[in-house]
Amino acid sequence: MSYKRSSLMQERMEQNRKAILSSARKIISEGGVKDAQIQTIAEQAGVSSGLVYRYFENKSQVLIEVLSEAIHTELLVIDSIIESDLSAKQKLHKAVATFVKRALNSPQLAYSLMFEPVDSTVEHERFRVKQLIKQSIKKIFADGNASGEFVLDDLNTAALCVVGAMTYVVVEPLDPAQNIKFDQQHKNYFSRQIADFCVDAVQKK
Amino acid sequence: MSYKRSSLMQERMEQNRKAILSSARKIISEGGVKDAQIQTIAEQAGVSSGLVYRYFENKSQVLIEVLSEAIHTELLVIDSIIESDLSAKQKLHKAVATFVKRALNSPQLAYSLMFEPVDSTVEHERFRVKQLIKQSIKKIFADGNASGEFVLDDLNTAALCVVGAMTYVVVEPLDPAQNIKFDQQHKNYFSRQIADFCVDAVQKK
Amino acid sequence: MSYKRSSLMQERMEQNRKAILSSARKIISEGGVKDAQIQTIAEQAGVSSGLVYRYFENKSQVLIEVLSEAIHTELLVIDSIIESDLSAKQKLHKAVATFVKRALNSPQLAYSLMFEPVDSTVEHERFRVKQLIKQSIKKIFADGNASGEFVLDDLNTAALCVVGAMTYVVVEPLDPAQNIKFDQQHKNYFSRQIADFCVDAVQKK
Amino acid sequence: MSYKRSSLMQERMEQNRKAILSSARKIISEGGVKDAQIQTIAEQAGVSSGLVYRYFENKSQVLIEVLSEAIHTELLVIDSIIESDLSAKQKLHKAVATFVKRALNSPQLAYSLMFEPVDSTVEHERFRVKQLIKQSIKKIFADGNASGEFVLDDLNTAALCVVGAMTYVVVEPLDPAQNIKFDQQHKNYFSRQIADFCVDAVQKK
DNA sequence: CATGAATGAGAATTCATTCAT
DNA sequence: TATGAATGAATTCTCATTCAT
Repeated sequence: MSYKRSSLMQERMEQNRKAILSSARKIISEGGVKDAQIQTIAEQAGVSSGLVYRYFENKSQVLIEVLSEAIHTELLVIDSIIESDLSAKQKLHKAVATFVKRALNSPQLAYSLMFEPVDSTVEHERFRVKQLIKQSIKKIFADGNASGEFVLDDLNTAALCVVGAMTYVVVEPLDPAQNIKFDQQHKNYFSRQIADFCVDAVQKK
Repeated sequence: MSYKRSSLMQERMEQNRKAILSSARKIISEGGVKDAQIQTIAEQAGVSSGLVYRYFENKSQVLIEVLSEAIHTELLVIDSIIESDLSAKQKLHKAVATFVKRALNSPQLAYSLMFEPVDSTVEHERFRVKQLIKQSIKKIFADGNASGEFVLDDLNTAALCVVGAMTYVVVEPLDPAQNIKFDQQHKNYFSRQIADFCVDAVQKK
Repeated sequence: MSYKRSSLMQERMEQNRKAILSSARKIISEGGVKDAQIQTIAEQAGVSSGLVYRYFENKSQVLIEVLSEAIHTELLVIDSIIESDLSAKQKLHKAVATFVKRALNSPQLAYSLMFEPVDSTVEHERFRVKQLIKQSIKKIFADGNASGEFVLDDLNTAALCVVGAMTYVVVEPLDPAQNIKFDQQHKNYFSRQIADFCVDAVQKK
Repeated sequence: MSYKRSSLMQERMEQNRKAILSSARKIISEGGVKDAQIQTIAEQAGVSSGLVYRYFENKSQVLIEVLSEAIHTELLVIDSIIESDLSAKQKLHKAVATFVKRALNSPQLAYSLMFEPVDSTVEHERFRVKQLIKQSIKKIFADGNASGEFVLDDLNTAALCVVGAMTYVVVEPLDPAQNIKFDQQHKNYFSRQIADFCVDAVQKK
């Protein structure tokens, strides 16, 4: 009857919204975007499929939010590394290693984040946030150049290579035929290797 | 007396087959696997949809052939570089630069080749050929280790990084909104940068 | 507060389900399983084709339900005769006569029930229920043997013959060109004849 | 060049025709009408699919000819029994037993002959030839009535029952789940049982 | 006459989105 | 606001039949 949204209701809406996103994220983590049907998402979120359309314009908007949110999380992690006291070289190493280690725990999501094709609306937004990761890496490079640790000419391309390497290495083991399970120790070793590779590629010799 | 498959007919069939594959390749190049419907492929090839099934078991087989063929072409290029007289370092540089330069001419196809999800039959075959590219890079590394140019511990991971870098750099500019067109000169510059990155990452310091 | 499946909606759903089954039954009765396409069934039921899949797993399930339901109805009729106070001979007579009389009112359905080929899922279920009819006849035979009315050696084969006779006689007049219409009187006469035949075949002489 | 069909050519045509029919019969025997595609028939007959349309108006005509021919063969067998010196009772017994025994050797064909639905053209013709079998049985009944062996009122209905029994018993074991294999001895026993049933049903008591 | 490549009308099924309740 | 039943466009694959060679 009341036209004002009671704070109770606002809270409930907030919960629904989160439940939907969280459900979508879970489904994508497990089976990729292809498994993320509105019906399935709603079911797992404990709401009706129709309700999804009250919180999101359409399916693409749900995906956009999930993907951006997830990349943003990674971004925060990387940025906190950038803010730290380490040397540029150490920052790069840690950023790459951390990204890889984290991604290995949810490779399907990582794949969907970076590569799985979606309609162009989603694609566009995703591109935007992927750029942010690249920017963070560039930031590290700029610092390193300034401190004399690196002598990089084309920061952008170098950053692209790093992002490419650190994402692909996670995605490649996704082959259904292999279905490799890394133990924690191997994840550590593996992520260090990638980080070494990236650092070697850019440091002053 | 015999009307069996005149060479004229054989030729026409060959043409049809090629037309179908070529049509599929074109469509994938432009809009990705998601746009490659049998109907569309057939139309653009100038044949009926039913005819596609005379040449290919099912849709997956069409895709498999397009994708593998394309990757194999790249493979041949890389392998011819490996067979050459260059030093390992030079080989790596040329292989990466060539791959990138070529891929920039058909980035959407490159994307589909490397990342776009497809049904598991296709996925499986694609994985196989993607591995071959990695193997070729590993081969260069092994040579370089032998000659003392490189001192690589984990050839496989390093190769993964290189493949990741060289494929991602092509895919990333794929922002549908930007639709960047590199001119030839920029392509050259760009691909050289990537190659430098990769060589620097692995060479002995 | 809860909008969950109001009883009104429940009722409507029940109606839809029935409408679909009833539409399918009607179509099969008129043209056999071969005419029962999802599209046609849905149209005649006044719903969309997609809705059919909300109520039934797939087309086979629709057919299974129609066919089993119809056979089960016959089964109930026969079984109620078996439960009655009649002598075995009278039971057999009545069971056969009743089956034939009823089937003559929907011969195409009877045909589809008994003979029209369907995919193996349907086939399997149908076989099961056809067996039940045979079992009911066998039951009568066992009773008759016990009471000394019959002296049957191989109950199963005899039951097969009875089922064969009583189903075939209905199916045979199905000549599409003739499209014979029996009047009620003739149906009575005809079904009595079949029943006589079956009783004569098995009773002690 | 010659407008007269050389006898050589006539012979070849005859051979092709026979090959097509024979191939169709084989396929139907093995998998039923549903497996009898023009392509498959032609292939197995060693001719092109197009050629089938030179000998037959359309697919239905091929089926019609196969089915009629097969039923006619059975008819000849039954008629030779009718022509023999046996008593009516013996004739009936032998006719039924023979039919069942023969059909058990090719149950899928028997099924297709008697029941598998086909388009209405085929249906119509098939009806016609199935009637002929019934007529033959009626003929035996007429003889038996004349000789006093039987006292049948409605020959037609009785014949229907016999045809129904003797066809159904063959068809029923076709259940793919059972896939019963009768040995020769069991076939003999089984067919005798059916024949006994039919004789008992009609003989004077 | 003989071939078999080519056609294209179907038919089953899926799923984002809408809307009456 | 919340529900979930209902819609229907879209897509793959099949197979009788035709027709250029």
